[in-house]
Amino acid sequence: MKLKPAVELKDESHDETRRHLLEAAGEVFAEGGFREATVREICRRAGANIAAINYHFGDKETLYLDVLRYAHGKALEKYPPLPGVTEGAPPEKKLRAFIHSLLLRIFDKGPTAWQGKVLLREMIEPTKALDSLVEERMRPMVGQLWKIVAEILDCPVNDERVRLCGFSIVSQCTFYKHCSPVVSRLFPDKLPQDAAGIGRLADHITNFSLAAMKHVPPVKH
Amino acid sequence: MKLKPAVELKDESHDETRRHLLEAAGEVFAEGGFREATVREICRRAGANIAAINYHFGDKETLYLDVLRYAHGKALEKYPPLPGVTEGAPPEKKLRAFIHSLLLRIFDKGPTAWQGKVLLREMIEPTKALDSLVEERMRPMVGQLWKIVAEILDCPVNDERVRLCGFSIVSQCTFYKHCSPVVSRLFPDKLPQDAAGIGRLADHITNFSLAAMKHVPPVKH
DNA sequence: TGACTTGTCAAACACTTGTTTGAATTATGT
DNA sequence: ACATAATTCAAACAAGTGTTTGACAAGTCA
Repeated sequence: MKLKPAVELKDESHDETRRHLLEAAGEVFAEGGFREATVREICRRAGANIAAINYHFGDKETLYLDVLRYAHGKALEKYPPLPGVTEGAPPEKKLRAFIHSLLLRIFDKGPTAWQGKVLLREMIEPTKALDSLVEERMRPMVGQLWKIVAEILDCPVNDERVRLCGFSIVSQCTFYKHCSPVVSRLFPDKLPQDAAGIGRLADHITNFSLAAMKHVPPVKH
Repeated sequence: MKLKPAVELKDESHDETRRHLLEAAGEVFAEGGFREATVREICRRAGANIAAINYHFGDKETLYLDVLRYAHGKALEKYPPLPGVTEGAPPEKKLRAFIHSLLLRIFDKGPTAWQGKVLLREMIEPTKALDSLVEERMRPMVGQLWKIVAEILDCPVNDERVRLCGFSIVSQCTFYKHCSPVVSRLFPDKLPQDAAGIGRLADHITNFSLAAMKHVPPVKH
């Protein structure tokens, strides 16, 4: 008998239970968070035995960390940071593409939508998994945005205005995700429902931010 | 023996246990959410017996609802929506005051800071308590902001641009609360630390938003 | 074939949870 | 002072939790 599985599996395709557990755990963790999620519910949805989690992952906490890494990889392959924009394009076009891509990620429905919820939970209860997530996934993305903003502001990327304006741009996108319960209660039918609505929202945020950056006075220290 | 206390207490000051429970429960709920919070921990911090919650509130869920109402009242009395701004002041001044007040609420430290965390948890796990919170506390506040924005845009308050720009403004403020784990990891020393930093951030958001609203093109439907 | 590993299963274990109980204590009103 | 209500307390309860166990089946390689 063995308590921990081999660190590397010879044939990944044969290990379906593990993948089922990751997918099911992602859903359950997204719905209720780490504490509220029960191994019994996860195993039930995965069609696995109660002991499957302890066998494949050791314990519930290790499963959660693996779920975050799994979601990280899945999200990256589904949403490339800057899709289909040439290097020499004008920064305004790049900004529009960046914002639109970010909004699409936020309003993504379907089987992988739980990834966003798990990430949102990390905002109020950060675990050690957030550290690598920030470094590997978010820092490169804000780096791209910084370059675009610096180009528009016509100043070096390490200027404080770049950071402030960058946050102002990202915040307008994430708002609709982080505050959707409030937004939907304030205006039940005003959350973008389809691709067209997302496009209009991307247009507003782009226009709003471009107008701001081209007329905002320099900050004083 | 009696299971439920009188609906109205003759002398509120004599009932300290109830208040201690509300304060302690607020902290514990803020730290771990509803599920993770245990009545034993709440009672321990309140210096009360295990059975105190069931005696004073009936059950754990009723206690949570009462905690939210309690926090709601406390926050309103500590942070009036538009402090010290005369009715006839220019809309730019009102906007600056509104943003600064919102930021002060967000970055509030001290014994009442747990209120914001509980509210943030409602964003990802809305309970029935959020409904009344949105209606009683948030809708009036956004109403004030709408009027200011409409004045700046010089258009009726029910214009779609008012709603979009209003969200753009609020989002920039709430961002630093909702994404503080990410922001602090990306730039460890860039979160505003003191009143001066909050003031500078309020200046940026105000300038950014004013510049945007005065130069943003009208949206097309 | 036969020892050996890998994976699954139902059952049980040890522990924590929210809640209830009934007695003990304190406050209140006449 | 007395009787009654209000409140607190330690102990126990029933239900649910993550985890462990040991048996069992299926594959692997000598």
